[in-house]
Amino acid sequence: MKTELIGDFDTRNKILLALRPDAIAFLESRAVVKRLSQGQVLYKDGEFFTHAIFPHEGVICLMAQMQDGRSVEKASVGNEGFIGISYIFGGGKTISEPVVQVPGYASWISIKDLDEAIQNYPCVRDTMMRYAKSLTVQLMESVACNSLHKAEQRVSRWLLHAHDRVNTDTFQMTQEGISKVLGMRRATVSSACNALMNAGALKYTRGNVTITDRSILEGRSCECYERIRLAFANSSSHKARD
Amino acid sequence: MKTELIGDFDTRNKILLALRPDAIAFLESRAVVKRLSQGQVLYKDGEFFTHAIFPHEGVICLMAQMQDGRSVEKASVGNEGFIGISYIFGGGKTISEPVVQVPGYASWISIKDLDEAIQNYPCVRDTMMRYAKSLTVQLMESVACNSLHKAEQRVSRWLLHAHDRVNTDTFQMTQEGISKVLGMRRATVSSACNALMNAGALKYTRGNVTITDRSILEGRSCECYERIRLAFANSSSHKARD
DNA sequence: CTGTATGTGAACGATATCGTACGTAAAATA
DNA sequence: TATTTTACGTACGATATCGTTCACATACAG
Repeated sequence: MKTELIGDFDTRNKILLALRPDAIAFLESRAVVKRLSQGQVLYKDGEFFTHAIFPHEGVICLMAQMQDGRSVEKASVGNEGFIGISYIFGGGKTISEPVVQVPGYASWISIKDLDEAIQNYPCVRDTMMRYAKSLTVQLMESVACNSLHKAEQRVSRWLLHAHDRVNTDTFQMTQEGISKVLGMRRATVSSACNALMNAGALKYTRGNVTITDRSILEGRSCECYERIRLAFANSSSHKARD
Repeated sequence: MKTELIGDFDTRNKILLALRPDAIAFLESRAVVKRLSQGQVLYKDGEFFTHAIFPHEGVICLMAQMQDGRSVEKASVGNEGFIGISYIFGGGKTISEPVVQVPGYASWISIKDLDEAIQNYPCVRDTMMRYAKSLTVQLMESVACNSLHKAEQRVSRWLLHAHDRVNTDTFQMTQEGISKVLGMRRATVSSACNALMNAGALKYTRGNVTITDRSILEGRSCECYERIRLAFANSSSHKARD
Protein backbone atom coordinates (compact mmCIF):
# COMPACT_ATOMS: atom_id res chain seq x y z
CA MET A 1 0.00 0.00 0.00
CA LYS A 2 1.33 3.40 -0.95
CA THR A 3 1.06 6.04 1.68
CA GLU A 4 1.97 9.65 2.11
CA LEU A 5 3.11 8.86 5.61
CA ILE A 6 5.78 6.79 7.26
CA GLY A 7 4.64 3.51 8.73
CA ASP A 8 1.92 0.99 7.99
CA PHE A 9 -1.78 1.62 8.26
CA ASP A 10 -4.17 -1.27 8.56
CA THR A 11 -7.32 -0.68 6.63
CA ARG A 12 -10.04 -0.29 9.16
CA ASN A 13 -12.68 0.70 6.63
CA LYS A 14 -15.52 -1.77 6.96
CA ILE A 15 -16.47 -1.72 3.29
CA LEU A 16 -12.98 -2.79 2.28
CA LEU A 17 -12.77 -5.34 5.09
CA ALA A 18 -16.03 -6.97 3.98
CA LEU A 19 -14.61 -7.81 0.56
CA ARG A 20 -13.08 -11.12 -0.46
CA PRO A 21 -9.34 -11.39 0.24
CA ASP A 22 -8.33 -11.11 -3.42
CA ALA A 23 -10.38 -7.94 -3.84
CA ILE A 24 -8.93 -6.52 -0.64
CA ALA A 25 -5.41 -7.30 -1.86
CA PHE A 26 -6.08 -5.64 -5.20
CA LEU A 27 -7.58 -2.49 -3.74
CA GLU A 28 -4.95 -2.15 -1.01
CA SER A 29 -2.23 -2.41 -3.64
CA ARG A 30 -3.79 0.54 -5.45
CA ALA A 31 -4.93 2.60 -2.46
CA VAL A 32 -3.15 5.69 -1.22
CA VAL A 33 -3.63 6.46 2.45
CA LYS A 34 -3.98 10.14 3.21
CA ARG A 35 -4.79 12.17 6.26
CA LEU A 36 -8.16 13.94 6.23
CA SER A 37 -7.86 17.21 8.12
CA GLN A 38 -10.66 19.02 9.86
CA GLY A 39 -12.56 21.33 7.52
CA GLN A 40 -11.12 19.79 4.37
CA VAL A 41 -13.59 19.90 1.46
CA LEU A 42 -13.17 16.61 -0.43
CA TYR A 43 -15.42 17.56 -3.34
CA LYS A 44 -17.52 20.50 -4.41
CA ASP A 45 -21.14 19.68 -5.22
CA GLY A 46 -21.44 18.63 -8.87
CA GLU A 47 -17.73 18.01 -9.32
CA PHE A 48 -16.46 14.94 -11.19
CA PHE A 49 -15.23 12.11 -9.01
CA THR A 50 -11.54 11.35 -9.29
CA HIS A 51 -11.34 8.99 -6.32
CA ALA A 52 -13.55 6.98 -4.03
CA ILE A 53 -12.56 7.68 -0.44
CA PHE A 54 -12.76 5.04 2.30
CA PRO A 55 -12.32 6.54 5.79
CA HIS A 56 -10.46 4.52 8.43
CA GLU A 57 -11.77 6.70 11.23
CA GLY A 58 -13.23 10.15 11.73
CA VAL A 59 -16.38 11.73 10.35
CA ILE A 60 -17.11 13.22 6.95
CA CYS A 61 -20.34 15.17 6.56
CA LEU A 62 -22.11 15.44 3.23
CA MET A 63 -23.08 19.09 3.29
CA ALA A 64 -25.91 20.90 1.55
CA GLN A 65 -25.19 24.46 0.49
CA MET A 66 -28.24 26.70 0.44
CA GLN A 67 -28.62 29.82 -1.68
CA ASP A 68 -28.74 32.06 1.38
CA GLY A 69 -25.30 30.84 2.40
CA ARG A 70 -26.45 28.49 5.13
CA SER A 71 -25.18 24.94 5.06
CA VAL A 72 -26.32 21.80 6.80
CA GLU A 73 -25.49 18.12 6.86
CA LYS A 74 -27.40 15.75 4.55
CA ALA A 75 -25.68 12.63 5.85
CA SER A 76 -22.46 11.61 7.56
CA VAL A 77 -19.90 9.00 6.57
CA GLY A 78 -17.33 7.11 8.61
CA ASN A 79 -15.48 3.82 8.40
CA GLU A 80 -18.78 2.04 7.77
CA GLY A 81 -18.99 3.68 4.34
CA PHE A 82 -17.22 5.56 1.61
CA ILE A 83 -17.43 8.75 -0.42
CA GLY A 84 -18.59 8.11 -3.96
CA ILE A 85 -21.96 6.38 -3.71
CA SER A 86 -23.46 8.38 -6.56
CA TYR A 87 -20.67 7.14 -8.81
CA ILE A 88 -21.93 3.62 -8.19
CA PHE A 89 -25.44 4.67 -9.20
CA GLY A 90 -24.02 5.80 -12.53
CA GLY A 91 -22.84 9.24 -13.54
CA GLY A 92 -19.53 10.66 -12.53
CA LYS A 93 -20.57 13.74 -10.57
CA THR A 94 -21.00 14.25 -6.85
CA ILE A 95 -24.41 15.13 -5.43
CA SER A 96 -23.14 16.69 -2.22
CA GLU A 97 -20.14 18.40 -0.69
CA PRO A 98 -18.23 16.05 1.62
CA VAL A 99 -16.47 18.02 4.37
CA VAL A 100 -14.22 16.47 7.01
CA GLN A 101 -15.56 17.21 10.50
CA VAL A 102 -13.55 14.81 12.64
CA PRO A 103 -10.09 14.13 11.21
CA GLY A 104 -8.58 10.71 10.46
CA TYR A 105 -6.97 8.66 7.73
CA ALA A 106 -8.61 7.32 4.58
CA SER A 107 -7.81 5.10 1.62
CA TRP A 108 -8.11 6.94 -1.66
CA ILE A 109 -8.78 4.74 -4.67
CA SER A 110 -8.85 6.23 -8.15
CA ILE A 111 -11.96 5.86 -10.28
CA LYS A 112 -9.91 3.90 -12.79
CA ASP A 113 -8.80 1.40 -10.15
CA LEU A 114 -12.32 1.25 -8.75
CA ASP A 115 -13.75 0.48 -12.18
CA GLU A 116 -11.18 -2.27 -12.59
CA ALA A 117 -12.08 -3.72 -9.20
CA ILE A 118 -15.81 -3.64 -9.97
CA GLN A 119 -15.10 -5.38 -13.27
CA ASN A 120 -12.96 -8.13 -11.78
CA TYR A 121 -14.48 -8.69 -8.33
CA PRO A 122 -18.27 -8.91 -8.14
CA CYS A 123 -18.11 -8.56 -4.35
CA VAL A 124 -17.08 -4.92 -4.78
CA ARG A 125 -20.34 -3.84 -6.38
CA ASP A 126 -22.39 -6.08 -4.06
CA THR A 127 -20.78 -4.65 -0.95
CA MET A 128 -21.22 -1.11 -2.19
CA MET A 129 -24.87 -1.83 -2.90
CA ARG A 130 -25.34 -3.04 0.65
CA TYR A 131 -23.85 0.23 1.81
CA ALA A 132 -26.14 2.13 -0.57
CA LYS A 133 -29.04 0.49 1.21
CA SER A 134 -27.81 1.42 4.68
CA LEU A 135 -27.05 4.97 3.54
CA THR A 136 -30.62 5.14 2.28
CA VAL A 137 -31.80 4.04 5.71
CA GLN A 138 -29.65 6.76 7.27
CA LEU A 139 -31.11 9.37 4.93
CA MET A 140 -34.69 8.22 5.49
CA GLU A 141 -34.31 8.23 9.27
CA SER A 142 -32.68 11.64 9.12
CA VAL A 143 -35.58 13.10 7.16
CA ALA A 144 -38.00 11.86 9.81
CA CYS A 145 -35.67 12.83 12.67
CA ASN A 146 -35.26 16.39 11.44
CA SER A 147 -39.04 16.72 11.21
CA LEU A 148 -39.89 15.42 14.65
CA HIS A 149 -37.03 15.43 17.12
CA LYS A 150 -35.63 18.06 19.42
CA ALA A 151 -32.21 19.67 19.47
CA GLU A 152 -30.88 17.68 22.44
CA GLN A 153 -31.95 14.38 20.88
CA ARG A 154 -30.33 15.27 17.59
CA VAL A 155 -27.11 16.45 19.23
CA SER A 156 -26.98 13.19 21.20
CA ARG A 157 -27.55 11.18 18.06
CA TRP A 158 -24.80 13.01 16.20
CA LEU A 159 -22.30 12.47 19.01
CA LEU A 160 -23.17 8.77 19.22
CA HIS A 161 -22.58 8.28 15.50
CA ALA A 162 -19.30 10.18 15.79
CA HIS A 163 -18.26 8.08 18.79
CA ASP A 164 -18.89 4.92 16.76
CA ARG A 165 -16.57 6.23 14.07
CA VAL A 166 -13.54 7.10 16.19
CA ASN A 167 -11.38 4.84 18.33
CA THR A 168 -11.31 7.05 21.37
CA ASP A 169 -13.79 8.51 23.83
CA THR A 170 -12.34 11.97 23.25
CA PHE A 171 -12.40 13.64 19.86
CA GLN A 172 -12.24 17.10 18.32
CA MET A 173 -15.60 18.69 17.59
CA THR A 174 -16.53 22.20 18.59
CA GLN A 175 -20.08 23.13 19.52
CA GLU A 176 -19.86 25.61 16.68
CA GLY A 177 -19.14 22.67 14.37
CA ILE A 178 -22.10 20.68 15.65
CA SER A 179 -24.37 23.68 15.21
CA LYS A 180 -23.24 24.02 11.59
CA VAL A 181 -23.86 20.40 10.65
CA LEU A 182 -27.21 20.24 12.43
CA GLY A 183 -28.44 23.58 11.12
CA MET A 184 -29.13 25.09 14.53
CA ARG A 185 -27.67 27.93 16.61
CA ARG A 186 -24.48 27.43 18.58
CA ALA A 187 -26.42 28.65 21.62
CA THR A 188 -28.91 25.81 21.13
CA VAL A 189 -26.09 23.26 20.91
CA SER A 190 -24.42 24.84 23.94
CA SER A 191 -27.58 24.49 25.98
CA ALA A 192 -28.07 20.88 24.86
CA CYS A 193 -24.44 20.02 25.68
CA ASN A 194 -24.75 21.55 29.13
CA ALA A 195 -27.79 19.43 29.83
CA LEU A 196 -25.87 16.37 28.62
CA MET A 197 -22.87 17.35 30.79
CA ASN A 198 -25.09 17.77 33.84
CA ALA A 199 -26.59 14.36 33.12
CA GLY A 200 -23.05 12.91 33.12
CA ALA A 201 -23.06 11.82 29.48
CA LEU A 202 -20.07 13.85 28.33
CA LYS A 203 -17.45 16.48 29.09
CA TYR A 204 -16.60 19.48 26.96
CA THR A 205 -13.38 21.47 26.95
CA ARG A 206 -12.63 23.91 24.19
CA GLY A 207 -13.27 21.85 21.09
CA ASN A 208 -12.69 18.47 22.65
CA VAL A 209 -15.68 16.38 23.63
CA THR A 210 -15.30 13.27 25.79
CA ILE A 211 -18.06 10.70 25.90
CA THR A 212 -18.15 9.60 29.52
CA ASP A 213 -21.35 7.54 29.53
CA ARG A 214 -22.75 6.22 26.28
CA SER A 215 -25.83 4.73 27.89
CA ILE A 216 -26.94 8.13 29.18
CA LEU A 217 -26.34 9.59 25.74
CA GLU A 218 -28.39 6.80 24.17
CA GLY A 219 -31.20 7.51 26.60
CA ARG A 220 -31.20 11.18 25.66
CA SER A 221 -31.02 10.42 21.93
CA CYS A 222 -33.94 9.41 19.73
CA GLU A 223 -34.71 6.00 18.31
CA CYS A 224 -33.16 7.13 15.02
CA TYR A 225 -29.66 6.48 16.34
CA GLU A 226 -30.23 2.81 16.99
CA ARG A 227 -32.03 2.27 13.68
CA ILE A 228 -29.16 3.76 11.71
CA ARG A 229 -26.53 1.93 13.75
CA LEU A 230 -28.37 -1.32 13.07
CA ALA A 231 -28.50 -0.65 9.33
CA PHE A 232 -24.73 -0.06 9.27
CA ALA A 233 -24.13 -3.20 11.31
CA ASN A 234 -26.22 -5.28 8.92
CA SER A 235 -24.53 -3.89 5.85
CA SER A 236 -21.03 -4.77 7.00
CA SER A 237 -21.69 -7.91 9.04
CA HIS A 238 -21.64 -10.54 6.33
CA LYS A 239 -18.72 -11.18 4.06
CA ALA A 240 -19.52 -10.91 0.37
CA ARG A 241 -20.00 -14.31 -1.27
CA ASP A 242 -18.14 -13.78 -4.50
CA MET B 1 -51.44 -6.10 -20.24
CA LYS B 2 -53.62 -7.70 -17.66
CA THR B 3 -55.76 -5.36 -15.64
CA GLU B 4 -58.32 -5.60 -12.91
CA LEU B 5 -60.34 -2.99 -14.73
CA ILE B 6 -62.19 -2.69 -18.01
CA GLY B 7 -60.38 -0.76 -20.72
CA ASP B 8 -56.80 -0.07 -21.65
CA PHE B 9 -54.33 1.89 -19.60
CA ASP B 10 -51.27 3.38 -21.18
CA THR B 11 -48.26 3.14 -18.97
CA ARG B 12 -47.39 6.62 -17.93
CA ASN B 13 -44.74 5.55 -15.45
CA LYS B 14 -41.51 7.25 -16.49
CA ILE B 15 -39.24 4.44 -15.34
CA LEU B 16 -41.02 1.98 -17.59
CA LEU B 17 -41.20 4.46 -20.46
CA ALA B 18 -37.45 5.06 -20.31
CA LEU B 19 -36.69 1.40 -21.02
CA ARG B 20 -35.91 -0.07 -24.41
CA PRO B 21 -38.97 -1.18 -26.39
CA ASP B 22 -38.33 -4.89 -25.90
CA ALA B 23 -38.03 -4.44 -22.14
CA ILE B 24 -41.19 -2.33 -22.08
CA ALA B 25 -43.04 -5.01 -24.05
CA PHE B 26 -41.86 -7.72 -21.68
CA LEU B 27 -42.79 -5.85 -18.52
CA GLU B 28 -46.14 -4.66 -19.85
CA SER B 29 -47.02 -8.24 -20.75
CA ARG B 30 -46.39 -9.24 -17.14
CA ALA B 31 -47.76 -6.14 -15.39
CA VAL B 32 -51.10 -5.99 -13.65
CA VAL B 33 -52.64 -2.53 -13.43
CA LYS B 34 -54.42 -1.86 -10.16
CA ARG B 35 -56.05 1.12 -8.59
CA LEU B 36 -54.24 2.59 -5.58
CA SER B 37 -56.79 4.00 -3.17
CA GLN B 38 -56.18 6.80 -0.68
CA GLY B 39 -54.80 5.51 2.59
CA GLN B 40 -53.85 2.11 1.21
CA VAL B 41 -50.75 0.67 2.90
CA LEU B 42 -48.75 -1.06 0.18
CA TYR B 43 -46.19 -2.65 2.51
CA LYS B 44 -45.48 -2.73 6.20
CA ASP B 45 -41.92 -1.74 7.16
CA GLY B 46 -39.66 -4.80 7.06
CA GLU B 47 -42.06 -6.90 5.01
CA PHE B 48 -40.82 -9.02 2.09
CA PHE B 49 -41.38 -7.55 -1.34
CA THR B 50 -43.79 -9.49 -3.56
CA HIS B 51 -44.11 -6.85 -6.28
CA ALA B 52 -42.44 -3.73 -7.54
CA ILE B 53 -45.07 -1.02 -8.00
CA PHE B 54 -44.84 1.60 -10.77
CA PRO B 55 -47.37 4.43 -10.28
CA HIS B 56 -49.01 5.98 -13.35
CA GLU B 57 -50.19 8.98 -11.38
CA GLY B 58 -50.89 9.95 -7.79
CA VAL B 59 -48.58 10.13 -4.78
CA ILE B 60 -47.26 7.40 -2.51
CA CYS B 61 -45.48 8.47 0.66
CA LEU B 62 -42.81 6.34 2.27
CA MET B 63 -43.77 6.71 5.91
CA ALA B 64 -41.69 6.42 9.05
CA GLN B 65 -43.45 5.01 12.09
CA MET B 66 -42.09 6.29 15.39
CA GLN B 67 -42.33 4.49 18.69
CA ASP B 68 -44.59 7.17 20.18
CA GLY B 69 -47.14 6.52 17.43
CA ARG B 70 -46.31 9.56 15.34
CA SER B 71 -45.60 9.04 11.67
CA VAL B 72 -44.02 11.22 9.04
CA GLU B 73 -42.97 11.03 5.42
CA LYS B 74 -39.41 9.97 4.57
CA ALA B 75 -39.86 10.42 0.81
CA SER B 76 -42.62 10.48 -1.77
CA VAL B 77 -42.97 8.52 -4.99
CA GLY B 78 -44.96 9.20 -8.14
CA ASN B 79 -44.78 8.29 -11.81
CA GLU B 80 -41.11 9.32 -11.86
CA GLY B 81 -40.25 6.33 -9.70
CA PHE B 82 -41.32 3.02 -8.26
CA ILE B 83 -41.79 1.20 -4.98
CA GLY B 84 -39.07 -1.37 -4.40
CA ILE B 85 -35.77 0.47 -4.53
CA SER B 86 -34.32 -1.43 -1.57
CA TYR B 87 -34.95 -4.68 -3.46
CA ILE B 88 -32.60 -3.40 -6.14
CA PHE B 89 -29.93 -2.71 -3.52
CA GLY B 90 -30.13 -6.38 -2.51
CA GLY B 91 -32.21 -7.95 0.21
CA GLY B 92 -35.88 -8.63 -0.14
CA LYS B 93 -37.33 -6.52 2.66
CA THR B 94 -38.82 -3.05 2.62
CA ILE B 95 -37.19 -0.24 4.59
CA SER B 96 -40.27 1.96 4.83
CA GLU B 97 -44.05 1.85 4.79
CA PRO B 98 -45.42 3.10 1.46
CA VAL B 99 -48.88 4.65 1.94
CA VAL B 100 -51.03 6.01 -0.88
CA GLN B 101 -51.80 9.68 -0.32
CA VAL B 102 -53.17 10.74 -3.69
CA PRO B 103 -54.94 7.89 -5.52
CA GLY B 104 -54.21 6.68 -9.04
CA TYR B 105 -53.34 3.59 -11.04
CA ALA B 106 -50.11 1.62 -10.94
CA SER B 107 -48.43 -1.30 -12.70
CA TRP B 108 -47.64 -4.15 -10.34
CA ILE B 109 -44.81 -6.40 -11.43
CA SER B 110 -43.97 -9.51 -9.44
CA ILE B 111 -40.49 -9.95 -8.05
CA LYS B 112 -40.09 -13.04 -10.20
CA ASP B 113 -40.92 -11.11 -13.37
CA LEU B 114 -38.72 -8.25 -12.27
CA ASP B 115 -35.78 -10.60 -11.71
CA GLU B 116 -36.32 -12.03 -15.17
CA ALA B 117 -36.40 -8.56 -16.67
CA ILE B 118 -33.21 -7.52 -14.87
CA GLN B 119 -31.54 -10.71 -16.09
CA ASN B 120 -32.56 -10.25 -19.74
CA TYR B 121 -32.58 -6.49 -20.22
CA PRO B 122 -29.63 -4.53 -18.82
CA CYS B 123 -31.53 -1.29 -19.28
CA VAL B 124 -33.83 -2.29 -16.42
CA ARG B 125 -31.13 -2.23 -13.76
CA ASP B 126 -29.48 0.84 -15.30
CA THR B 127 -32.72 2.81 -15.30
CA MET B 128 -33.51 1.77 -11.76
CA MET B 129 -30.03 2.86 -10.70
CA ARG B 130 -30.62 6.26 -12.23
CA TYR B 131 -33.78 6.47 -10.17
CA ALA B 132 -31.88 5.36 -7.08
CA LYS B 133 -29.64 8.34 -7.62
CA SER B 134 -32.50 10.81 -7.97
CA LEU B 135 -34.26 9.31 -4.93
CA THR B 136 -31.01 9.84 -3.03
CA VAL B 137 -31.05 13.46 -4.13
CA GLN B 138 -34.65 13.74 -2.94
CA LEU B 139 -33.72 12.25 0.43
CA MET B 140 -30.65 14.46 0.83
CA GLU B 141 -32.56 17.61 -0.02
CA SER B 142 -35.35 16.60 2.33
CA VAL B 143 -32.94 16.15 5.22
CA ALA B 144 -31.63 19.67 4.67
CA CYS B 145 -35.10 21.09 3.99
CA ASN B 146 -36.55 19.68 7.21
CA SER B 147 -33.67 21.20 9.14
CA LEU B 148 -33.86 24.68 7.71
CA HIS B 149 -37.13 25.56 6.05
CA LYS B 150 -40.43 26.86 7.34
CA ALA B 151 -43.85 25.28 7.30
CA GLU B 152 -45.22 27.35 4.43
CA GLN B 153 -42.19 26.57 2.25
CA ARG B 154 -42.46 22.87 2.95
CA VAL B 155 -46.21 22.80 2.30
CA SER B 156 -45.63 24.61 -0.99
CA ARG B 157 -42.92 22.16 -1.93
CA TRP B 158 -45.12 19.16 -1.15
CA LEU B 159 -47.99 20.52 -3.21
CA LEU B 160 -45.70 21.25 -6.16
CA HIS B 161 -44.35 17.70 -6.14
CA ALA B 162 -47.90 16.36 -5.92
CA HIS B 163 -49.00 18.61 -8.78
CA ASP B 164 -46.19 17.23 -10.93
CA ARG B 165 -47.45 13.72 -10.27
CA VAL B 166 -51.11 14.16 -11.20
CA ASN B 167 -52.63 15.14 -14.53
CA THR B 168 -55.01 17.73 -13.16
CA ASP B 169 -54.83 21.00 -11.27
CA THR B 170 -57.30 19.68 -8.71
CA PHE B 171 -56.59 16.65 -6.59
CA GLN B 172 -57.65 15.09 -3.31
CA MET B 173 -55.48 15.93 -0.32
CA THR B 174 -56.81 17.13 3.00
CA GLN B 175 -54.88 19.55 5.16
CA GLU B 176 -55.00 16.86 7.80
CA GLY B 177 -53.23 14.56 5.32
CA ILE B 178 -50.54 17.14 4.58
CA SER B 179 -49.99 17.69 8.30
CA LYS B 180 -49.49 13.94 8.79
CA VAL B 181 -46.91 13.54 6.03
CA LEU B 182 -44.99 16.68 7.00
CA GLY B 183 -45.05 15.95 10.73
CA MET B 184 -46.66 19.24 11.71
CA ARG B 185 -50.01 20.30 13.19
CA ARG B 186 -53.09 20.60 11.04
CA ALA B 187 -53.41 24.15 12.36
CA THR B 188 -49.96 24.97 11.02
CA VAL B 189 -50.87 23.57 7.60
CA SER B 190 -54.18 25.42 7.69
CA SER B 191 -52.43 28.70 8.37
CA ALA B 192 -49.90 28.08 5.59
CA CYS B 193 -52.66 27.15 3.13
CA ASN B 194 -54.61 30.30 3.97
CA ALA B 195 -51.56 32.40 3.26
CA LEU B 196 -51.12 30.56 -0.04
CA MET B 197 -54.82 31.07 -0.87
CA ASN B 198 -54.58 34.77 -0.11
CA ALA B 199 -51.53 34.94 -2.37
CA GLY B 200 -53.59 33.36 -5.15
CA ALA B 201 -51.54 30.17 -5.43
CA LEU B 202 -54.31 27.70 -4.70
CA LYS B 203 -57.88 27.07 -3.62
CA TYR B 204 -59.03 24.66 -0.93
CA THR B 205 -62.46 23.12 -0.58
CA ARG B 206 -63.04 20.22 1.74
CA GLY B 207 -60.28 17.83 0.80
CA ASN B 208 -59.79 19.10 -2.73
CA VAL B 209 -56.91 21.40 -3.46
CA THR B 210 -56.68 23.27 -6.77
CA ILE B 211 -53.39 24.72 -7.89
CA THR B 212 -54.34 28.03 -9.49
CA ASP B 213 -50.89 29.58 -9.96
CA ARG B 214 -47.82 27.40 -9.91
CA SER B 215 -45.41 30.30 -10.22
CA ILE B 216 -46.69 31.83 -6.99
CA LEU B 217 -46.37 28.46 -5.31
CA GLU B 218 -42.82 28.13 -6.60
CA GLY B 219 -42.01 31.55 -5.22
CA ARG B 220 -43.31 30.57 -1.80
CA SER B 221 -41.51 27.21 -1.86
CA CYS B 222 -37.85 26.65 -1.09
CA GLU B 223 -35.05 25.88 -3.52
CA CYS B 224 -35.39 22.21 -2.55
CA TYR B 225 -38.37 21.79 -4.88
CA GLU B 226 -36.48 22.76 -7.99
CA ARG B 227 -33.44 20.68 -7.08
CA ILE B 228 -35.52 17.55 -6.63
CA ARG B 229 -37.57 18.20 -9.76
CA LEU B 230 -34.36 18.58 -11.70
CA ALA B 231 -32.97 15.30 -10.36
CA PHE B 232 -36.15 13.48 -11.44
CA ALA B 233 -36.02 15.14 -14.86
CA ASN B 234 -32.42 14.06 -15.36
CA SER B 235 -33.07 10.49 -14.29
CA SER B 236 -35.86 9.95 -16.80
CA SER B 237 -34.75 12.18 -19.65
CA HIS B 238 -32.41 9.86 -21.52
CA LYS B 239 -33.39 6.53 -22.91
CA ALA B 240 -31.31 3.60 -21.67
CA ARG B 241 -28.69 2.51 -24.16
CA ASP B 242 -29.04 -1.24 -23.85
C1' DC C 1 4.79 38.37 28.47
C1' DT C 2 1.21 40.53 26.05
C1' DG C 3 -2.26 40.85 22.72
C1' DT C 4 -5.43 38.37 19.83
C1' DA C 5 -8.28 34.69 18.34
C1' DT C 6 -11.18 31.05 19.72
C1' DG C 7 -14.61 28.31 22.29
C1' DT C 8 -18.14 28.48 25.50
C1' DG C 9 -21.88 30.25 28.77
C1' DA C 10 -25.49 33.18 29.33
C1' DA C 11 -28.92 36.62 28.38
C1' DC C 12 -32.54 39.45 25.70
C1' DG C 13 -36.79 39.77 23.07
C1' DA C 14 -38.77 37.84 18.75
C1' DT C 15 -40.79 34.24 16.17
C1' DA C 16 -42.38 29.65 14.77
C1' DT C 17 -44.51 25.89 16.02
C1' DC C 18 -46.70 23.22 19.58
C1' DG C 19 -50.98 21.01 22.03
C1' DT C 20 -55.42 21.72 22.54
C1' DA C 21 -59.93 23.24 22.03
C1' DC C 22 -64.01 25.25 19.96
C1' DG C 23 -66.98 26.84 16.19
C1' DT C 24 -68.77 26.50 11.51
C1' DA C 25 -70.04 24.82 7.27
C1' DA C 26 -70.22 21.27 3.95
C1' DA C 27 -70.91 16.53 3.11
C1' DA C 28 -72.54 12.13 4.30
C1' DT C 29 -75.84 9.35 6.56
C1' DA C 30 -80.05 8.04 8.67
C1' DT D 1 -85.48 16.29 6.55
C1' DA D 2 -82.71 15.55 10.67
C1' DT D 3 -78.46 13.98 12.52
C1' DT D 4 -73.75 12.91 12.39
C1' DT D 5 -69.30 13.17 10.47
C1' DT D 6 -65.73 15.50 8.19
C1' DA D 7 -62.75 19.39 6.84
C1' DC D 8 -61.33 23.61 7.92
C1' DG D 9 -60.64 28.26 10.37
C1' DT D 10 -59.36 30.20 14.52
C1' DA D 11 -57.94 31.01 19.14
C1' DC D 12 -55.35 30.36 23.66
C1' DG D 13 -51.19 29.88 26.33
C1' DA D 14 -46.91 27.04 26.31
C1' DT D 15 -42.55 25.82 24.48
C1' DA D 16 -38.58 25.46 21.35
C1' DT D 17 -35.71 27.68 18.70
C1' DC D 18 -34.25 31.92 16.59
C1' DG D 19 -30.95 36.10 16.00
C1' DT D 20 -28.09 38.72 18.44
C1' DT D 21 -25.03 40.36 21.83
C1' DC D 22 -21.92 40.42 25.71
C1' DA D 23 -18.76 38.27 28.98
C1' DC D 24 -15.12 35.31 30.12
C1' DA D 25 -11.55 32.04 29.99
C1' DT D 26 -8.37 29.35 27.43
C1' DA D 27 -5.13 28.75 23.75
C1' DC D 28 -2.08 30.67 20.61
C1' DA D 29 0.98 34.07 18.30
C1' DG D 30 4.09 37.72 18.28
